[in-house]
Parts: sequence; C-alpha cells; structure tokens
Amino acid sequence: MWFRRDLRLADHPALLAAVDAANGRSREGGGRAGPGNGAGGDVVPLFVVDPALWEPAGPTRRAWLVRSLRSLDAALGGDVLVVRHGSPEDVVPEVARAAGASSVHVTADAGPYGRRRDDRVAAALSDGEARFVRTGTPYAVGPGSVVNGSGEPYKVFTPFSRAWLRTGWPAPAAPAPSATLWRGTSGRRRVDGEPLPPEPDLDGLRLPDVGEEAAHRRWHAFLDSGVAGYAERRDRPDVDGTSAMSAHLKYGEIHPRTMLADLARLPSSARAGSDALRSELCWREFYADVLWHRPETARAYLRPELARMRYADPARSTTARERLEAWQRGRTGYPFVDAGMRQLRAVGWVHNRVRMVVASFLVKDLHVEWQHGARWFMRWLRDGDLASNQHGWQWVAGSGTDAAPYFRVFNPVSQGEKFDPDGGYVRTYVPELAHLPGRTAHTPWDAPDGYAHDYPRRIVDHAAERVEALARYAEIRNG
DNA sequence: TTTTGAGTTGTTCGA
DNA sequence: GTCGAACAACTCAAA
Repeated sequence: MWFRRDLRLADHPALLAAVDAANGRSREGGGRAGPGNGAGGDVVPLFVVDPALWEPAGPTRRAWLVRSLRSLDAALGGDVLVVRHGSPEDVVPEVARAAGASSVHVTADAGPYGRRRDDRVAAALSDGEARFVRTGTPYAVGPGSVVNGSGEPYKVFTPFSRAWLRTGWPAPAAPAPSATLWRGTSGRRRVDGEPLPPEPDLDGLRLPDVGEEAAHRRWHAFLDSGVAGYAERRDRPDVDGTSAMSAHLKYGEIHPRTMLADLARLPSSARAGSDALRSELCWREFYADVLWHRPETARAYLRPELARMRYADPARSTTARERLEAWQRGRTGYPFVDAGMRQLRAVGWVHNRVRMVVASFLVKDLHVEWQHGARWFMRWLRDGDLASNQHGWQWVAGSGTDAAPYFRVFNPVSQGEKFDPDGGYVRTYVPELAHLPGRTAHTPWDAPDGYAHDYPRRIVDHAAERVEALARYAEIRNG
C-alpha cells in the first residue's frame, strides 16, 4: 500500500483493495472472505518522500506531512510504516521486489504531476511481478467523470454542482479489518525503511493538531456546534465559523465522502449549514475537475486573453517588486489585507473571504499577475492544494472559470468593515492597530493616533488603482 | 440548431 | 442608513 495524499485508515478503498489482495482474493471478483482470513499474506505500508513534491512544499506543509506520517504510523501500530526517499519510479518497484508484492495499491492521483508520476511507476512495475492498482480518488466523484449531455466537461460551477449531485457518490467504505497484518508486526521479514525527514523550523508558525484522529475530532466538533451557524458565520474571519477541514482533506486524513455522508444525516434544522458546506466541498471537486481537463492551467491562464493585460513585473520593476514584498509581509497599509497576509505566516492558513480580498488587492490594486500570489500562497498554506489554489486565484484575476464581471474589484476597506465589523480580526494579526477600538481598526488614517505604533501608510490609493484596473481590462476587451 | 436565461463571493451612485 | 440600478456585454448550459 503506497500512501500519498490518503494518510488515514478509515473509508479507504485502496487500502481495502490491498488488504484483500494480501488475503488472496479480489474485490472486483466479488470473492468472499474464507475462514482463516488473514493467513494469506500481509501488507507493506509505504510512503515515498519524493523530492519533486517535498522541495516545493515549503515548511508549513513539510511539517504537516511529517506529523501526519507519524500519526499514521502510530495508528498502524508503531514503527511499521516504511518511509523511503527518492523518485517513486525507482523506489516503488524496488520496495515491491523486496517485499515480494503481487500488487502495489494506490488511491489515484488527479493532479498533473501525480498522473504523470503514476504512469511512469506503472510502466516501471510492468517489468516485474507486481501489478499497479489504482482504487478510488481523493474526491467523492472522480475528476473527469462529471460531464454534460455531449460528454463535455462543465465550465461553470453551478451546472457542474447540479450534475455532481445527480451523479452521486458511494457510501463510505468499510473500515480496514482489525486483523490486517502489517509487515513489521507480522512474522515475515520487514522491509527496510529510512527515517522521516526532520521537521522544519516553523519560526513561530502555529499548526493545529494533525492526523486522522485530529481530523475526525475537528470534524465532529464542527458537526456538533459549527454547522448550525455555518451559513451565516462562514464569511466572518473574526470568528471560528469555518470547518477548518481544508488541510485534513489535502492530506486525505479524512475523505470528503465521509463528510458528505455525515452531513446527509443531520436533522433538517441544520439544512442551511449542511447545504453550504456541501457546496464548498463541491467547489473543491469542481476545481479538481477543471485541472483534470486542463492540466496546463496550473500555470497558464484558463482564459488566455487575460495574459495580454498590462501587469507590473516584479522581475523587472523595482516598484513592482517592492509592492509585492509589502503585500507578502502584510505591510500594504490596508488593515484587512495586512491581517490576512500576516495570518498566513502566523498559522499557515487564511480565511476564505480574506483570501479573495488579498488576492484581489495584489492583482487589481498592485497589478501583479496572479501566479506570483499563487506561488506565495503555495509556499505557506498548510492546505495548499494546486487545483483549489490556482483556480481560486484565476477566479479572482478574472481569468478563471467564472465569467465574472471584469468590473468586480474588491474594496479592501468596505470588505473589512462588512466581514470584520468589530475589527477583532485586524487587531489579532496587526498589533500596531491593537489600540484602535471597534471598526476604526480598518481606517487608521481617520484616527488621530492611527499611526502611533509604526503601522505603514497605504502604498497605493485604492480608488485610483480600481480605475486603473478597469482601464487595463478595457484595453484587452477592445483588442 | 436556436434561443433564452443565468452566472459564489462586488462597488458605487443616486433616490 | 437602505435600496435598486448600473456597471457592459460575455460565456455557458439547457430548454
């Protein structure tokens, strides 16, 4: 069992397939468990630290991954998970040979790199004894399988979500049998592993509890007390109103199918919140689907004409570079934007509403291309998911799936006053403004002592840059 | 094939 | 302070 973004034991079809294969029967064949179940073999749980993914992950996700792997190993019984470093196309066949495996089981990866990697690994395995078996995906509905009447993918969210609901998904998979034999706990020779990478220095960045058990704890806390008010509170960054499940989902510590099944069981009084969260899960699936069909859009504009817009290039312009850095450090002079950018560095996560506002600010107030912002997010976010991140950015930049009116430019001040009405979010992350009461934290320029603690002045004038952004959009519209 | 309705998340202006 | 209209006209999905 080669684990990747599925670091859990519950609701895990690929793991069940591995267990069945070890027990000498095939799920596809509908075989039945015989007496003496488990005598047939054992399962080697493997994780490969792939430099191609480890290097760009950044400290936040490296730390999350290491902790999640430790947690998985403990759940397997301790000192069981085989960790290897290197390129999977070399490492996986080597481990399969050493283990005498008849098959290598994975959850299918839908991302551009993962699909190429898995094809290479499957090809490398085809020389040996072991079959490469993909079972399930990290999504309720496999990317690429929701299509319209003509067999084409959907390009806007709402029709996709209706078709996604119609398609439906299976019930959560049964738990892995408790009698599963893990190589290392069984009598057979264990497969040599290597140590986990050291956890990176997080420099004060705080992560919540990591791993499958923590994921379920958070999820059930949300079901017990968060989901009821989710529809109203989810847009408020100053309260704990979101599910905060994104990083758990990213690492597959819980499967969305499990969450959807739990949501469906809620009483009708929780309907609004349950529908709203289901819709958010659908967004995750929609963006994975878009990236599945258009893998190049991880870097390229989904709407290519937007690439023609005049942008400020940080590689060529000192002003652009200084503005990008001010944005990265949370020193733009706009409190709501700066709070968001500092939250990113403080906890490796940013509230969704604030992600939109800071992204809009970079692209439309500072005129910097979305890829710069997307890269910074991917460096620090604990939930950094390629599909959701890149297409969230494209959506804001106006080059994404939504034919969003080009004139929609977020106002960082009014967004702050609307969604952080008491200023608590700003004061939490921007200590220079902690002395400003209530919503006045959003407008230090109107307070006599607004700049008493060295908070930076606004680096651009939003009203002027809004007009400038609209003018630049008009240029590409008119050719 | 043609036509029609609709599209996550907004802002500003004037009544 | 609240409300509706305008923004400018595009793409997609479905009837």
